[in-house]
Amino acid sequence: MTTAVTGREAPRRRLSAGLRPTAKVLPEHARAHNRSLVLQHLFHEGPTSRADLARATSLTRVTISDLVAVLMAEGLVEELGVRPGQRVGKPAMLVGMRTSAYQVVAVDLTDDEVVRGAVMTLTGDLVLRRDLPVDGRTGTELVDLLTRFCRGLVAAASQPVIGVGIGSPGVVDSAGRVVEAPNRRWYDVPLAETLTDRLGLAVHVANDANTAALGEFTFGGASGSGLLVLTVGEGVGAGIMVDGARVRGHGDAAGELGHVTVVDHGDPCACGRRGCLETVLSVPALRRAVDGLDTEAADAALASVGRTLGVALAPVVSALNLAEVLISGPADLLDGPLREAALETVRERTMPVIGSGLQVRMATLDEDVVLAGAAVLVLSGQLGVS
Amino acid sequence: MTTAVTGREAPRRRLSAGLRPTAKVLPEHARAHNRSLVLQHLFHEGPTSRADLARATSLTRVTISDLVAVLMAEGLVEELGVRPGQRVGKPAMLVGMRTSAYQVVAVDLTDDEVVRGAVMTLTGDLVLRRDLPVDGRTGTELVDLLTRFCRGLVAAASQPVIGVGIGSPGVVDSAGRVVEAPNRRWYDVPLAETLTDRLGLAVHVANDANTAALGEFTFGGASGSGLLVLTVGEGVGAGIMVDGARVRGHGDAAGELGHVTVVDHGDPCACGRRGCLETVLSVPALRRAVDGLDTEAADAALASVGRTLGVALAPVVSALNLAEVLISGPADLLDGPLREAALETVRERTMPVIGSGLQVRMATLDEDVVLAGAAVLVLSGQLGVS
DNA sequence: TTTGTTAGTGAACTGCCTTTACTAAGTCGG
DNA sequence: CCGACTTAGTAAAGGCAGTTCACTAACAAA
Repeated sequence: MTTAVTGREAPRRRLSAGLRPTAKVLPEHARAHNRSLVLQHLFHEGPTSRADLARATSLTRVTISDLVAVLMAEGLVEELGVRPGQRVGKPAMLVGMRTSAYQVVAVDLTDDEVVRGAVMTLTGDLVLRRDLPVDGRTGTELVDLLTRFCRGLVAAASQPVIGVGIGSPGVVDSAGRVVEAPNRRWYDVPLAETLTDRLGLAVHVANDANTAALGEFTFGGASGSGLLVLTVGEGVGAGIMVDGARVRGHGDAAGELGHVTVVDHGDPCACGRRGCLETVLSVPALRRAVDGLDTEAADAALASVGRTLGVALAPVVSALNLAEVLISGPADLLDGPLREAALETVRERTMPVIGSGLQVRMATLDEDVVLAGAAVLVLSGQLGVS
Repeated sequence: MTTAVTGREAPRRRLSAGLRPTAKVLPEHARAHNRSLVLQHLFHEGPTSRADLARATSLTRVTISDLVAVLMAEGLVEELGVRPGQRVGKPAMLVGMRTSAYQVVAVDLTDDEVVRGAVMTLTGDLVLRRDLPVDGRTGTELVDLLTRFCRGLVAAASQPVIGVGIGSPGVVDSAGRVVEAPNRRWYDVPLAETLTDRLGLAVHVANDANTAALGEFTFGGASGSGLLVLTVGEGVGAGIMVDGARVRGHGDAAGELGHVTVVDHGDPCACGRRGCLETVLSVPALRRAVDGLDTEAADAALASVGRTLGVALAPVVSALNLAEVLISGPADLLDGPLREAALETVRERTMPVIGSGLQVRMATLDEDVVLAGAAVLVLSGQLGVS
């Protein structure tokens, strides 16, 4: 049964077309990583003693002391007094993030007509919120408007701002360049770079649905090992996190679920095709569908949309073995028969291993998801925390 | 338009349920990373001078010289004489991987009745191939059989073996534990650990479809930024790579596309439900579907299955913004009307941004995909090369 | 032959984490 | 009440990994 192989042309290395973007790692990068580890722990677990930090990160107490000293010098961390409670040994001094010492600016560009912004603390708590009508501005004008808006928010912050996070519709690459956002007339706009220059602050830009997923992951307690956030508004978008990382996709366009055909020979869609998910699941479409119906009929109509959604989600849930699907949008339309029918349909159409563990629930952060996610963009980019 | 927010309960940190598995990084890990960087370059680009390695990795020539010295001492790398051709300056000494100095053992457990194995060089070239009938063995007996089989392959290798890679059906976690593989009667079997102990060699185990994806990515020249490999045999499986990484999923069950419902009220499936993709796309199902038909009718039947596949793929392709879908299996059934109909259907049902760049082609490595991928498991696990 | 260019190495230095050894400050048990 | 134990935190020295700087080696071109 053994075959000696001679002369057979075996799989030959062929240069893989894509990028293999591995970069060198220096000791100082290790340092940055470990520093983030400490901040990450303090962020999620709250005040902790140096010794406990050492145990949690498996670094030594010496190293932790050193890192904490640096973080304290930067004003990011402070001592909070000894840990209460009686135990043996020297009492532990708690250290915690100075969450109120710095702030972040978050901006949500999802809405066509209003730019929504906020100043937030490092824990994602809102300090102030500000909206600005777009008045039809697009392209360069909109960038200028956005610049002024951000300047205003930075000025309004009561503490030093460590960065600006922006959730934008459209395709956004990893450098924060908006590859295309038709409604804004943005094509290849280096938004992050431009604003970073103009504001003199770190600016992070990502797709709005992706940003929402990040927000739910960090603040909504969602499972990062397999999470899809479906944003339902004027349109339908999705952001996906798998194995703890945002899914970007080949052309940074991952999450474009709104324009998948779900109804054969369905209604025409703004994109020029027919029967897209958006034609049945967007808020306007749903309002139209239930308009004038009594409760029972409306519920049936919503359940029908839910089943359609379930059919489209089933292959995705199955392929990615998702743990959770979160729906973000008006609860009166989404959080009832629609959501339940979607879950049921996905369960029916997938293996028990896949479907039984799945949750389909409403996003917990509601209208602030994108703002929260935008804040996480900054926390993650500047502090390595998420 | 500014709102001061007081007392509003803002998004509050909630411990994210999942794992946040970030581990500390030490300088020596940086070293290991940079070492892999060198091997990676030599693996993909072939013999290279130290100076060019320095430029490619952006490490200094000093560091590269040091790393190369270590790798040479380990016998992984060798000097290959000066680079031919006239140029100014001191002639460069080429160094290359000693690809024939070590070998790897690869095993493919996809088939229910035959264990397929091979000894391969570090570049994935086949040295010898060996098959062994399973004779109905399952559970512990199968593990024992597999142990003997691997021992035999290791003994048959003509060079020292750096590790064993195994592609297994079923759900396999990141530690190489087979969570469940019903046909093998394996439930929670720590396959990698057991074999590592018994063989005294590094053993890496992963799901077979995932392994196939890895093989295509490394040896097939597929785009790692968005790749789905569909393996069509007795059953249907899928392996996905996004943003350069394998997708594992919440319960390590990513890629379970075979049991997504694609035909309402369809034929009963072995899994107990109806209309699963496997009921129309598996090799037996396809053979049945075209049996006795003339060419034209057979083509029509295959195209119909292709359209069904396209409908199921469209949401996945769209959600992940995939660049390529590779189909692995019998070309006479798959590489014709079926494949073309699938591509066309996905294009019809997704946005141009998503569909126009998509390729749907046959896997280039054919029946050896899983073996090649198993080799990559070892290369990647032991040398950091993929 | 001289000049300039490129490849490779040796020495000194810096950054980062570790081990080891110490001090500080409490509880516990006789 | 006091020594034994336990835990928190720091100081000093050592090892490892990368860098810069300075050098030698080996060629082409002028």
